[in-house]
Amino acid sequence: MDSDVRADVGLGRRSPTARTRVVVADRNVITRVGIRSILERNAGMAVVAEATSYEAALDAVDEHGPDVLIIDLDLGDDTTRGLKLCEEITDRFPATKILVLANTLSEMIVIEALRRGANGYLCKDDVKADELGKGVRAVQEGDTVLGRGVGSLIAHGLGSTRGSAERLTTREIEVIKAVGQGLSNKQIAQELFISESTVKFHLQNTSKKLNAKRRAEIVHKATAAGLI
Amino acid sequence: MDSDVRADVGLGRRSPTARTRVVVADRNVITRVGIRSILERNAGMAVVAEATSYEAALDAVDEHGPDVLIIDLDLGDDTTRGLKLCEEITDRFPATKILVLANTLSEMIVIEALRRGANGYLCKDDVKADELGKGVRAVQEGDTVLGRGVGSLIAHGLGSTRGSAERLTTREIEVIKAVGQGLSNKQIAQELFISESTVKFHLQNTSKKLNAKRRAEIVHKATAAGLI
DNA sequence: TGTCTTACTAGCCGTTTGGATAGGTGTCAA
DNA sequence: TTGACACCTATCCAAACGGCTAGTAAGACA
Repeated sequence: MDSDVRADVGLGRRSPTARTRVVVADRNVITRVGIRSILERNAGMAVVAEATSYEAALDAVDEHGPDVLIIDLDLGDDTTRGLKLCEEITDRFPATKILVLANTLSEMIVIEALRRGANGYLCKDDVKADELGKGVRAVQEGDTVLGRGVGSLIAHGLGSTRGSAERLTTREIEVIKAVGQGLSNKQIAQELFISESTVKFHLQNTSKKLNAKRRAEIVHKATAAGLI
Repeated sequence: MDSDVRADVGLGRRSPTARTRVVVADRNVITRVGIRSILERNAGMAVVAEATSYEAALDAVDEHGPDVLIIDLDLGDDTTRGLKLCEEITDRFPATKILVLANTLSEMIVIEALRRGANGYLCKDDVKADELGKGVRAVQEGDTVLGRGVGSLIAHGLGSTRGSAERLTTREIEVIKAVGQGLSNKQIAQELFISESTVKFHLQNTSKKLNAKRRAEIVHKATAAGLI
């Protein structure tokens, strides 16, 4: 295993002072190198540290006090810890702005991330090289940055009186995970020490929240959103 | 929009002759830059073209005749076209080796890719920086490269007498997609102009192939595998 | 203190599903 | 021609699911 945090290896310094200092948190080397390369070559910024876990990201921000933290919410098993991290960074290091760089585009997650202090949300597959630097610069200056599609997505979500944008409770996510593993309500009930009726109830709520008609659709949406 | 194909912009040439020439096909700029950066800086290879679509990848291979094509199967809406592309490249340009660099790790897709001519299969989230260069070199020299986890995955799959490694038919995928949209068997039957019994039949087959107990699990596995 | 809201729990009843089995067609290659 | 394969249809019955209604516990707020 690589170590979780690695310090700046000093690739091509250009402007000596007042450079935007960035920490990148992503488990994927290729992405880290790509971001570093784009920001350092084209945008004249400095990637001062990289992290591949939530803890490491927190440590890195603590140690380097960067202007911007670029984070992929998908660092561990579930997205919830990434969201938690946004909260924590905002709380403990308010000077560091957070730019989420996500793999998936899910209304629910975008809204959660913004609610918990993220200053921007870009989708990896959609960003162009120059947009990354611009996005970092913009969040650094206090703007909120939403990538192509992200803005309209949440506008749409907020427009609809209710439904899709609501967050799932931990219990609901547990139930959905179990459903995705092919367990029956009875089995889920046993696993979670609740009655079968309760399992059904949770599923009904999630289908409303996710605007899904059946459990299979719930699982599909939750999987696509990276929740399970 | 960027153009689909862009020629080598000549970043840092080092060894003048006999360098491994690579074409990268991935819709994600960050990944492309990351791969280019890793291969050119650390492995002394040349990325001679980038592509962001299947057609462009084919064109680029035709035009540049690279030693290795690095491809993300997830270039378009579904993975099937990426698999088709492996077949086509192997067929028309046998001198170009194919290294699949995937987001997801699915037994079925790994096996399909190898069956259709891919020479290696690495998982983006698992590769370390040096492994990428080594992998490219290895496939170029005729080896088959399977990333961490990939090998054991398919070994496991081949070990089990039957089941998981079988490929889904187009009809089966259509049915699964519909299930993932929350349709009932009856609705699916109407949509596909077949009887409800047939829908159930297809689902029974897919659950055997995917080794899933219920439709929700089928959808989960198929979604996670990028099939729907 | 009373009222609201939210998460969680539960039972009832009709519909949908899954599993096992047993067939039918058309196509393609050995 | 004979398989092999994808695709289609059907029936039976137990099990699972979805929709509805309703109660409890905890926290927020006026």
